[in-house]
Amino acid sequence: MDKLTEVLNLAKSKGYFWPSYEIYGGVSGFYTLGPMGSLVLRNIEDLWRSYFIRPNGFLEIDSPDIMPARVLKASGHVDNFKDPMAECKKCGSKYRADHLLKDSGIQISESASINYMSDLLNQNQVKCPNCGATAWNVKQFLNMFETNIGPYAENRGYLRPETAQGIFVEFKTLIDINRGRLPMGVAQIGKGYRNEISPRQSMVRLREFHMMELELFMDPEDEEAPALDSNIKLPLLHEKVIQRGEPEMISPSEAYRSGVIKSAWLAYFLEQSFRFIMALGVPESKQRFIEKLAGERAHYSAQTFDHEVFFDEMGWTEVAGLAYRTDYDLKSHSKETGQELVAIEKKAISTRKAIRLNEKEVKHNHLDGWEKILSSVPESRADGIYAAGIRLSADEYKIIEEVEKEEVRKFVPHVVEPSFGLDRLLLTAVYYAYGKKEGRNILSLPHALLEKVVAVLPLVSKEDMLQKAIEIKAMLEKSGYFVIFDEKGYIGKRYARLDEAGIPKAITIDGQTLEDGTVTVRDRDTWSQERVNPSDLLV
RNA sequence: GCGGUUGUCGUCUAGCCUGGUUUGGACGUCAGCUUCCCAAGCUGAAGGCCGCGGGUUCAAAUCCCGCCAACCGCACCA
Repeated sequence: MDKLTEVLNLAKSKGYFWPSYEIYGGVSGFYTLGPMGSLVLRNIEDLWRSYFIRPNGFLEIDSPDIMPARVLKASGHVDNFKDPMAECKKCGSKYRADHLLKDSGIQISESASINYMSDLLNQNQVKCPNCGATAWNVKQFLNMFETNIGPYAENRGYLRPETAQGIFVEFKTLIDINRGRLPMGVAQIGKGYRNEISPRQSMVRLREFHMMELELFMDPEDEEAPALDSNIKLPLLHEKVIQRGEPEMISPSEAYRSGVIKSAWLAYFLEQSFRFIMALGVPESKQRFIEKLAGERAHYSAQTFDHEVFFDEMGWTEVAGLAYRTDYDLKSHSKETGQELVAIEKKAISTRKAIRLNEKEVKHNHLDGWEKILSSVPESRADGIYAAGIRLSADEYKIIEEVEKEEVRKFVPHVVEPSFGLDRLLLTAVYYAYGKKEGRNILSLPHALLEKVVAVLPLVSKEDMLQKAIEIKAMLEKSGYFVIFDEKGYIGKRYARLDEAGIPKAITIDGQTLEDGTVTVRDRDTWSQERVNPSDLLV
């Protein structure tokens, strides 16, 4: 049995994840997360926040899964997220219509219509590879799940293929909330839906999946990205070295400086992504970034790197896509709605001196005439400042620099997007945590993914020990711990079971606990034990 | 979707080719005994109408067909 199969078996038996609808025979492309899986998933989300949201004061939102057709029409998904399928009228075989034409030596443009392709296939008597017939029916296979919004069929909706569009459509409000400041990062963690033709490889290609996306809006003329690391080396299989197949080890700052990465923010996110995946337990040597070449990029992208992790059984597997989306999305939605989706930059190009009265002082000094003074325009004379013909004392005014003329620059921000497949990350973390020690399975998940998860075990099932254990369990739960309580069977077996489930610490209540109150804490990875006071557990 | 391989308790599997009474085992699970620190020992139990549906046959886990699912290739992966 290969490692991946073992991991998938373990994931199911220990409550991490398994294929959905099994009692109905299963439906491919759907997975259910069990108690451990959903717990770890939440921790992965939090870890991600600590790398991508919190350090930069970004915003996080939660927008609907169902989108009206117009939104996805504007974003280009309705037109791009589908394939022309040619169905043989005789035997029913289905093929990509454009591929059939190309294979027959007929050139067509990217934008060829369905009817046009249908005509071409039939007029040129293109043969069905399966049965040789020449009658075709061309249809679109849309990779989005379709639904209706409300009772009218014409109110078409789609399940979102990415969370990003939910951010773009709210840009106007979001930039307002952010008081116009750029760069602005907006993140969303939620589900995406894609009606894959053939989901594969367990949790790698799903039809319904969790994703974490961040849209970073910035001024392309002045990105204001965080300082890039010049020490860390990223394995970058970029355009120039992709032929040779070996990644170049290059620091983010150097990659940006030399133009290998086209945006400073993109370089920054590659760097963060690298660290984040490492924190999930994947060593540097099992990671790489591969640049998507022009032909294989998404319709919106000017530059894309896939962040890949190596699996023995599946090879290099994409866990994140980092894309420079330029202003494509905002422009598209702007065009469709007529709304102006821009940022405004104001710059003073000239200033002048102006006199500002100190209202408080004036009132205080001129109990009678202050109203006149305040309503007049102050003027500068050779011997001082006058208002309403009265010479003002120094504390009654100040000279300031006032904007005389300012330049207002409206522009559509550019977007850099790191986008992570959460389910894949969960699989990755479990896969890399899986190992054996003395014939036992151990799931050495990073502690960050099991925050405040602990087991409490009475060493033997005696009434007083049990009572004490229940007390300690209650104390931990009060402090927000998720406690696994197991009082049955031989202690070694319980430890083994916990190791396999990935539980980092086990607290054992033994005879000595009843005497002096101390308990032992056993570590999942070292199997070493430490005797501590229960109150020390809470740090 | 195409081609190939596969589908038997939670898991791994025996049985299928060469149809024939209640599908056997191991691990795991559960219960009891035992047990003061690492899958220990003893006793017992539950759990499968053999992926689903149809057909052939006196008789189907076993042969045939369809469907579903998984795995591997191909295509697809915005």
